Amino acid sequence: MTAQKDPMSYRDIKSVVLDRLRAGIWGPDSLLPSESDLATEFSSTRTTVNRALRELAEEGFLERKRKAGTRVLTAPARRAQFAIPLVREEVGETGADYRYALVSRQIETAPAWLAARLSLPAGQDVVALTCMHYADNAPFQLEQRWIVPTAVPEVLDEPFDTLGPNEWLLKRVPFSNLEFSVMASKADEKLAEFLDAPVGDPIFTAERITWLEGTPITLARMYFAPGYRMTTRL
Amino acid sequence: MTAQKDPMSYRDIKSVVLDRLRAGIWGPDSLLPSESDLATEFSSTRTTVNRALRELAEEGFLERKRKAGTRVLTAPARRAQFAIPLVREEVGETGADYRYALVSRQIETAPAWLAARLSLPAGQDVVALTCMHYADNAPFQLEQRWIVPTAVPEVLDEPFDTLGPNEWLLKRVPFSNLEFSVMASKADEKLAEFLDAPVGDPIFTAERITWLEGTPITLARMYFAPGYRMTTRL
DNA sequence: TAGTGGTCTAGACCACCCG
DNA sequence: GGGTGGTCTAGACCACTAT
Repeated sequence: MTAQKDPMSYRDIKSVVLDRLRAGIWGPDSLLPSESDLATEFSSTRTTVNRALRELAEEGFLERKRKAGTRVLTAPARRAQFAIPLVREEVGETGADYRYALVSRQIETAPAWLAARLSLPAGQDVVALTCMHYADNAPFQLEQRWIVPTAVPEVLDEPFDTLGPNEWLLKRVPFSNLEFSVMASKADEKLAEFLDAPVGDPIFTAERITWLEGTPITLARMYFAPGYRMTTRL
Repeated sequence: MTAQKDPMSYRDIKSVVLDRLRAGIWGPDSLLPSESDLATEFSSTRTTVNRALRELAEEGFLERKRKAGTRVLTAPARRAQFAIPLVREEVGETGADYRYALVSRQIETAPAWLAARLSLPAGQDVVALTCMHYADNAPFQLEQRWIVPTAVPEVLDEPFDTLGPNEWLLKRVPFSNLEFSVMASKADEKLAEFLDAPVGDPIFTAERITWLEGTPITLARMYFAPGYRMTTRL
């Protein structure tokens, strides 16, 4: 019935397998045929079947173990994937005009919480920035950022008056490791003023810590204007 | 200098390429050698190089086009990947005891915003649930959920008094499409009471809409207790 | 139109790990 | 011990698209 004569691509195989999962032909926790068997059924090769199953496993549907075989996950371990775009691009995609503004820039001793968070030595100086990002001149995001000058010495000479720190840093340390978190925080007076929101309003917040080869570079907190949400479809 | 004699695995190649990106040997916006050339340099085959570069592109470092070649992205389009776990597992991983409780269950006409959101016909009945998830008996998450009975008729007979709707649904429609959003919302009196938070506190909120083959199944809003954050490392 | 990546084949060796 | 997936090879054809 479901036999296929012509060779199938790994995409075809993925979609057939997904269909069978949805239809319950291969129910939760059951074992799929081996790659070789599937290759035969699909008039394909093991390499092709392997790619299909590997991707389905990466996407959270299957679990694969040598010798044990390929098993259907009972609770598909779905993953939400969100892009971490540049603010400029994020604003640009909505068709709005992007504008950047520096609010403040100073050199200060790293506050204790920051030093602890980034494993900085006590008394370490950092460059502290506050910036605003606007979409069509409406507040879009307030950015608070601390940069460690021992990691990026040029930061001491950079005024950040026309280029945001994120884009500036990307030019110097484009391929870093990072930790990215999202949370909800509360608008204090400063946030309320800059984001044009009532004091006490919930503010969607992202925090990003960047390292290069184990050396902490920067911590950024991004506070979004009311109504912002991060969405993904899968 | 950097010549390799023994054949390298696709992992080795990935890490060498990443090193060169970090070192700026292949700077932003520059063109990498073709797959065949790299295969020669690495004493490997094009298939293996292809897998390495393909994965690096998926991870957001490179951009690949036929004929145009492989280009280094100026601003690496990093992606944050968050797991969407079952509450039970999320709580369990912290070592805490998980407990589920049904707060309310009723059948009601879909409110207008929900009907619009899920493209339901006017006057459609839905099952409306409110549930609590506890970690070591402390509030962890309040879940508000609406299920469309025309899509899952058995829902009308399910009391949901011992098993949460998410796990219940997973057994029936495990392989669905979904839209997942996160945002910040504000604790009203009900939320404050159940999550043991002050009224007006910012509440990290996730919303999940599920379809099966284009048919809307359910919408869920998950309100997390204060202090919750979603984190990922890359 | 020529060069690049996208994909498939047919075969091989190996690491892992269940029974 | 033996079967499974993980990976690599060497070669091929094709689709796309920059020039």
